[in-house]
This record gives sequence, C-alpha cells and structure tokens, in this order.
Amino acid sequence: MEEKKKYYITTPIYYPSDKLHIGHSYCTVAADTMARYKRLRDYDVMFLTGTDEHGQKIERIATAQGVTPQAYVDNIVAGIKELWKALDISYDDFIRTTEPRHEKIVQKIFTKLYEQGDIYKSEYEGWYCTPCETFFTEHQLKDGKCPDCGRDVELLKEESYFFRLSKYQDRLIEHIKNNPEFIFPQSRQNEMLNNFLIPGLEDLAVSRTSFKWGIPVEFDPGHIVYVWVDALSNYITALGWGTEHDEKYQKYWPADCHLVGKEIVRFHSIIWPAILMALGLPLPKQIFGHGWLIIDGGKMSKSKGNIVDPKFLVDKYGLDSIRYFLMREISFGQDGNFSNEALINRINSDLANDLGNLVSRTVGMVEKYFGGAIPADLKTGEFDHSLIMTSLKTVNKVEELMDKMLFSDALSEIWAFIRRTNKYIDENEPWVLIKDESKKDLLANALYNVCESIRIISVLIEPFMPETPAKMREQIGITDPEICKWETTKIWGLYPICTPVKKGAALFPRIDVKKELAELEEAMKAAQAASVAAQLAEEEPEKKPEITIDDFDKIELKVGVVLASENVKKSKKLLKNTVKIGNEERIILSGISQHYTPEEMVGKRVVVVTNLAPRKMMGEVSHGMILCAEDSEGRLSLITPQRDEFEDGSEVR
RNA sequence: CGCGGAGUAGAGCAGUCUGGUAGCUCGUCGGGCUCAUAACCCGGAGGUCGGAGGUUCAAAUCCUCCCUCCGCAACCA
Repeated sequence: MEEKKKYYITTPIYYPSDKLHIGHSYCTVAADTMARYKRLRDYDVMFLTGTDEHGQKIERIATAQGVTPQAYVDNIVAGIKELWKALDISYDDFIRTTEPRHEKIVQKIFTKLYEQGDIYKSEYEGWYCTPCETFFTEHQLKDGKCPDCGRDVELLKEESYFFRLSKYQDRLIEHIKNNPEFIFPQSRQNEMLNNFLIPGLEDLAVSRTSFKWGIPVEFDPGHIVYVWVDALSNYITALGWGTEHDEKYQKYWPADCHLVGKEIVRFHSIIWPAILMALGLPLPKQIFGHGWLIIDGGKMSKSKGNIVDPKFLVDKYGLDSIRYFLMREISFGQDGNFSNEALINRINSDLANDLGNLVSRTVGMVEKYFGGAIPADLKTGEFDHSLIMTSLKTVNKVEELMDKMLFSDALSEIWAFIRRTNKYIDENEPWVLIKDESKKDLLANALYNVCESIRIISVLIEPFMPETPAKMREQIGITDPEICKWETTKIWGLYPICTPVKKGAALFPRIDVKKELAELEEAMKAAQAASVAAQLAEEEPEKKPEITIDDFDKIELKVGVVLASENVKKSKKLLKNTVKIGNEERIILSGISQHYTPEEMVGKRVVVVTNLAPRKMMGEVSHGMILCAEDSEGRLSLITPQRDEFEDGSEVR
C-alpha cells in the first residue's frame, strides 16, 4: 500500500485584541480552500490555525476592562471559533499560545537555544510603542513618534535576552536563493533580500521584562518570552514537537505552506527560519504572502466605518456566496477591492445566472420532458465532443492552477466550463427536439451530458464551496459518493442513467441590486456610528487627571515671534521654525506643515512652551513647543496673542 | 532621492518575468432563443496599454527619466 502524501498548511495565529474582520476571514478561507482541495486530492492534510494571546497590549486592554487577560482572550477566542464555524473552516487543530502544550515547549525551545549559545543575555535600550509592541531605534522614529502608528513612544531600557539572528544571515540568503519557491510572490522575496538580509541582520531581543502576560523564561522567570519565539513556534508546538508524542511532527513537518499577510512575511521568512536553523529543524517549504482587502479604495479602518463584518455578510448572503466572492474577485497575492456592489454583482451573474440557473433549467427540462428521469436510450450529438473536451481540459487547468494557489484563475476556468455547458444547451435546443418524437434519444443524450457536466462542476467547486455541491447533487439525483471524488472528474459518463431528478429551491436567488445596496449602506452607517460611539466611550477615561496650580506652574509659556520657517526634508508634517523669544532665538520643530506653509508662519506671534526638554526629531533638535489647538477633524490652529504686535518674550499664564 | 503597491475600453482586472495581430468579467447596444432564477446563447461599439525618450525588424512587455494615485494614523490578515 502506498502511503498518502501529506500536506501541512497554516494560517497566522491571530491576535485576539479585538473581533476579527473580513481580512482575517479572507486569509483563513484561502487556507481552508487549499486544505479542502488537498483532501479531495487524497492528501493527508493538516490544517492549523489559532491565536497569539500574549503580550502587553492584551494585558492592558484586559486590565482596563477589569478582567484577567485570560478571561479577556477566552471571550474573544470563543468569538473567533464561532466565526470559523460560520465560515465552515475545516481546521484540524486550533492552537492557543496560552495552552500548556504550547507554553511548555516554548520554554524548552528558549532554554535549548540559550544553552547552545544562540540566545544570550544583554541589555536593550529603545523607544517602545505599546500598541505596536515594538521597540524602535532612535532613527526609526518618525517625528519622535512610532513610525508604524504615529503614537507616542517611551524610552525603555531593559535587560533582555537576544537571539543570534545575525549568525544565520548568510545561510538564509543562500536558502532563499537556492529555493525560489520559498517566498511567494517573488516581489516579497526581493523585498526581504534588499531591505533586510543584504543590509545585514541585527540580533533580536527575544524577551521582555516590561510586562507579565506571557510565558516566563524557564531559568530566569523575571523575563517573559517575547512574541517571536512565542508565536512563531506554534507551527511546531501544535504538532507536538519536543514531546514524547511527536508523531504529528514526524508526519507533517516541514510545513508545505505558511499562509500569511504581506505585512508579516518578514517574520516568517527571516526570523522563523533562523529559529528553525538554530533548532536544527527543516525549514517550511513556502511562505505565501497574500495581499489585503481594500475597501472602497482604502484600507479598512474603524473611523472610516468600513470594517466589514464577515458574519453579517454570511448571514445575509450565505456562506458559499461569500467564500466564492473572496476567492474569485481577488488575484491571490495582490491587494484586491471589496465592495458591496462587486459582491452582489458576482453573486448575481456568476452564481445565480450562470451556475444556479444552469441547474435549474436542466432539472426543469428533465422533469418537463421526461417526467423526472432521463431515459437510457441515448444518441450522440454533434456538440458532445467539444463539451467533453472542455471538461477534461478544465480539470487539468484547475489542478495546475490550484497547485499554485491561483484560486481566482481556477474559478475562472471552472466558470468558463459552466458557460460552455449553458451554451451546449442552446446548441442542442432541447425545446425543439422535444417536438420530434424521433429525436428523443438526441434529447436524452443532450440532457444527460448536461447533468454529467453538473456532476463534474459540483466536484470542482467543492474546495471553495462547502454547501453547494450537495445541493446540486440532490437536484440531479446523485447519491453515490464514489462519483463525487476528484479523480472521477477525469472520466466522462459516470452520471448514472435513469437517475430521478428533483427540482429544489434556487441555489442562489438573484439579488435586487438597488434595494440591497441601499440596505447595506444603512447597515454600514449604523455600524460606523456605533464604532465611533464606542471609540468615544473608550477615549473618555483618557481624560487627564486633575492637577494643582503647582503642577501648572512647572510649565513656562512665553510669546515668541517666528523669524523664519522651512519644511523639514523627508518629513510630511514638520516645519523647522526659528523663533525669537525676548532676546533669545530657538529652533522649534512643529508638526503643522499640513496646516501652515513656511511663508504663513513667518511673522506670526505664537505661544511657546519654553522649558520643554530639547528633543531630536528627524535629525534636528527641537527646543520648545509651539501651541496649537486641534479640532475634531484634526485641523490645527496656532494660538496667538489677541493684540497685534504683542511683545515677544512676554510670559503667558 | 524614506519604504512599498499601482496606473491597460464606462467599472474591476489579466497579460509584463520568457518582446511578435491587446484579453476577461460586469455594464452598454443589437440579434437569437424561450427550457430556466427578466435567466441562457451570438454579435457590435468602446483602449495612442499614465507621459517622454531609448533599445529592437517589432515594446503594454526591456532600459532611462518624469507625472499621478494609494498604503505606511487609531483596525491589522
């Protein structure tokens, strides 16, 4: 007996700081589609997803809500599992980084790397952005703020363990060059090489002492294992690597595909392989970086109110419609647009008109012309050959495309076959044949071939749509699972003769575009309002605490006059102002260039915080701060003395 | 020169690596058909492939320069 080939695919483990949106669903549906496809091809499939539950951000959110971090993530994870259920995600395992099976092995990995000298203790100093959980070096900061999210950073110094990432640099470069399939698409590979590997890697801080919510370092419990080792290793801890029961690891590792979003390709194609190299384990075969869903031309964001809730869509349009849309509309690997209109158009034209109607008209004719079953007496017609050839060609193409994870192209091929089948009906004109008793065998043959097409189509779409194939088979009367296997798509004529058909409900009812779009707009507005309200509520507690007059007295405010102003190169927001305050001149950087031009600034009298510690931004030292008011839409207005030509150097109080 | 992505028919995209009559879906117009979810089938119109140079017998595709748009703010795949 030949052993089954194995296939191991993973999604990222998602960070449960909030509900997941359609972007996560997109990634997970893609992985699920691939897993289902491989199972159909008779692979022994391992499909892993999960959640990355540690870190300061979760700790803070939980604390703010007055619950333990564990209680907080338990709740979110329950929601995530519900979502995957709604999307019929066929994962084989769901790993949570808070599970003992994971935590124990992470400690073991950390200790092993330490003992063999790949991890060493040193000191880390850097600017830390809490929401992003990332340290930055001075020159990485943007306007003195987090380059990723633009919020304030804090200077932290801590003892930390470091992983000798630099040691693996050359081997990584070599591996990538020798394995062109390792990072996909190619553009990401270039990005990794040019931006990170070739310029040189720095050792990586892999522990933290600044928060507690995580896995303690076994031999130094004051330290928490940081996200790199903690999260990335899920791909092997879920397989039981390092335990006595590592059968799954033996069977499935190395992974065939780590499916990830384009923003985390770096971690998976550099840090993770380096860790594996250090552990002496084989590397995954491919890191596949997919694109993002773009909503109405922009990224999803809460304030735009365009966070798309997948559950809502599934409830409204059905699981298969949504899964089909996600896999069909977007070229996998690139960014793609999501819009309600596109979704409805796809459902109407591809699903309702092409596929749903094909089944409907076919079953309708079998009932009407033959009383519900095609008779056994068939006569080959002149259009058969072309239809059969298209069928065989389609299966080949689909296999080829699916192996490259080109989902959209694969669906495109399948739909070309669906259209070919619709055309075949028109070519044969059953409504004409029925009028001539002597052509009954031709008519039977034509309808038989259409049913056979439908049988094959039902198998081809199975990886994408978990529900529809069964409905199609029910209508054309197929009950034998043996003729629903992938290999049977390569053999024409397996649809059993004289099968009773049964017309059922429309597979995909047509949607009234105008009406539905209006409703969706409404729903979106409501969601947006709710989200804005929630945000406001969240921001409320951020009110600064009451201060005393003594606190206020610590701030020295003076009137200054702007003598000169210029844009800071490389900066979008900064103006470099020369400000005269009494008999003193200072350079003050101000993030207002989107609201004031340098020309406008000159001669303006402004209020300056004069005793603010000097701060370096974009390579320039700023000494002081010019006060501005900011309105709800983010517009800025300088605060100036109300009387003209007010003497600079005057104190403000 | 901060990083990255993109500019191809009204819309959304493929084609660009490996130059050789510009393709798909939707929409639109016309025709056919009537079994079917006003669905299906056929045909037409519509593009100087962001711009300018260059290489070549030949450029959407290769090279150079330029322009425009988007992301790199709270969500984060």
